[in-house]
Amino acid sequence: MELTMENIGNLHGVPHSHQSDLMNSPHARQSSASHRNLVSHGRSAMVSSMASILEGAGDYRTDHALSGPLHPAMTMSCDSGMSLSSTYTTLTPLQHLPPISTVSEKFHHPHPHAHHHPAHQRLAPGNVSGSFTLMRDDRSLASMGNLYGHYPKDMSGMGQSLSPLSNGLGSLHSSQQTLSAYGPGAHLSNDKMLSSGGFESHAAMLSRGEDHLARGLGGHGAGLMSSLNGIHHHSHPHSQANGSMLSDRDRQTVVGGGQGGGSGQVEEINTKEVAQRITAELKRYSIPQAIFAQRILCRSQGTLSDLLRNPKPWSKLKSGRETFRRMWKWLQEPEFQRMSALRLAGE
DNA sequence: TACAAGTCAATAAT
DNA sequence: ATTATTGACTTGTA
Repeated sequence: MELTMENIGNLHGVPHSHQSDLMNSPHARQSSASHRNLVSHGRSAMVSSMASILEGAGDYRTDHALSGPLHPAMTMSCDSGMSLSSTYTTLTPLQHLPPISTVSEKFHHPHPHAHHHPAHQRLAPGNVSGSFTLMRDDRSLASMGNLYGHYPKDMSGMGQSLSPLSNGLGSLHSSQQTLSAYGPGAHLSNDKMLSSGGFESHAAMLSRGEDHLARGLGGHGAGLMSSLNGIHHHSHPHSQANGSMLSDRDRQTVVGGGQGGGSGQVEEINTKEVAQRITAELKRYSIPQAIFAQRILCRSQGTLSDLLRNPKPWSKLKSGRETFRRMWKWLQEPEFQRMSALRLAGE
């Protein structure tokens, strides 16, 4: 399996992600310096809150070989392109959620292997396989639980869904509602964009291929995450001017055109919606912008802040679309994955 | 060359 | 401690 995934990953991922990255990263001084650090090892420093949590959840377990390998895979977002990596196989594993009892413990996986530094880039491919493993492992789940636990704040709304255990099951059902409820989001964006509400988006994604599994599981793979998102933020009023006014052609272009193929992000993203949702999720989990920006988006805090507050309409974006795609992608992932992405990166 | 788009990093503001 | 602003800089395009 890993092989397959890897291959896939390489194929698709490389192409676009690359290009986008290239465009961005290339700043002479700044980028080079900063980038490197992050990638290579700097992470530990920045992790700060999240890291602590993570660690707290589980200390290092040197022994487990298993866990080690897994994470790394997902980790590499920045340099290597990994757009598709995440997708999904992972879902499957999710399903089996173990027994709750396990949760209490704090085992977790260690990430601490020596591996990373040198190789970050190629990690990407491995992801998939890794993810699998992860999921299966009880510990991993447990750790997640801890994570959440740390952030009680918002839990109220989603409490149940969040918890590792429950989500597997519970989420499925609930998800639907959420969706529908959320659906409204749609009104904002209107039709085609994928925004929060967008199920369609999901469908699209699924269709692409990777996520059949998910579907099988729950009916809508989306459901899982939806629970999270769905919660409440819809606060916005009205103004979604941006979203609505996109030109039509853009979307198409994006989709098909891109790169040929591969992963296909054919999506049109409602940037405003994504920005709002990201903002809400970050708050919910108390994830600082700096962490999210660096780990998930490979951008600086200031950049993220600006994007969140002043999202430009998709039609007006050029290379900046990549950043929104990453955010969107993250939103699509199941919670544990999101968390792991955060923590991994920081590892 | 001039401009626009994106981003970073430093700094200000909460 | 985090988030918001902003000036400088790189790259792609007209």
